[in-house]
Amino acid sequence: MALFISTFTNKLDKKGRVSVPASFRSALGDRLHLGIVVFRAHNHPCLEGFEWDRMDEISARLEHFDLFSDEQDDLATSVFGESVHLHCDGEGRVMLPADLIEFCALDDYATFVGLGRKFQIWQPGLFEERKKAARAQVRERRLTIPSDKGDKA
Amino acid sequence: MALFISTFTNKLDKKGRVSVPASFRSALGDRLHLGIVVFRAHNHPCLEGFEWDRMDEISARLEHFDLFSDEQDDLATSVFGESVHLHCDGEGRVMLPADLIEFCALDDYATFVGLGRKFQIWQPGLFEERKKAARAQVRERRLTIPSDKGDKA
DNA sequence: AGCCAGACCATGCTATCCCATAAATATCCA
DNA sequence: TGGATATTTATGGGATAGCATGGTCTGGCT
Repeated sequence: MALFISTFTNKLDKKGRVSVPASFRSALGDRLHLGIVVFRAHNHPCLEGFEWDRMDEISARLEHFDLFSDEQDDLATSVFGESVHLHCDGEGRVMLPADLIEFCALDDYATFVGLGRKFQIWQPGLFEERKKAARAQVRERRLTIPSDKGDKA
Repeated sequence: MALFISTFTNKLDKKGRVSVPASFRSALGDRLHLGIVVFRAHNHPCLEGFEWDRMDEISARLEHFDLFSDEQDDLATSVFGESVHLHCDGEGRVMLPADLIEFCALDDYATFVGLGRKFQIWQPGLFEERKKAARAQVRERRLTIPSDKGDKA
């Protein structure tokens, strides 16, 4: 298993610690010790989370823009510049920095949302709305899972 | 055999466990140990179930969207965020989370309905009505199964 | 000294493992 | 063919390990 799946809501203690869902930790496998990367989402009041290895890939994707282009600069700045590298403690928790907690308006609980190869962290109430909105979008715009036709190998 | 067919009604014990029908388990073959994925159906008060492999497939297809695109986020939230990964114990049972049990109004029994490559889990009484409705639809609208002509390999 | 992050220890809950039983089905042998 | 014996399946329950959570302690940094 290598995907982040399901949603889990865990407690955020006074020190700013939350348990990373056990299934997320096992999805990371032996790469768990490398830690995870989180940063502010661009389109939502939530955090985006990736496994550490994935940053290489994101970096590579940025190369598709011209060097010194505004797009690359903007994306790189808001992704890499704002990223935080978090490590799990012995009990499988990470400590969320105060400014990130504030950004997504977390209070007592944090909801981890598995999105396949990435995950998000939401304030539970806000995520409920987000879930409805996402569902509505899928229905209204008739979004479907693309076939594998255009796949490169 | 690789398809889920027939319907089976098994007991849901107080711990929330239910036996996966033996024929479903053998349909999974050696992929049984990977577990199954279930999520709330969109059009019915029931759960939809797939073998785990389908998730890898969906994940790969989602990679065709840009990272952080609305399309990818909406789809991933609706599909991955709402999915639950279950695995069988030594006796061939799975544990259904309480919120899913509530969603499809299960009480003492759960009905597994084979639908080919997927299956559904219903509250027995509700499924009886659903069965009548489906039959009526097929008859009234003279629904038929399309040929394979237009298939892409 | 004072603060904070990280390491370490403790606890309650529950999911999971394992064993036992019973019914249904299959197998075998006379 | 009939009947007795395995095997599989569904189910129940107790024991255990894992997980989420809270707290304390310590060392480093300011």
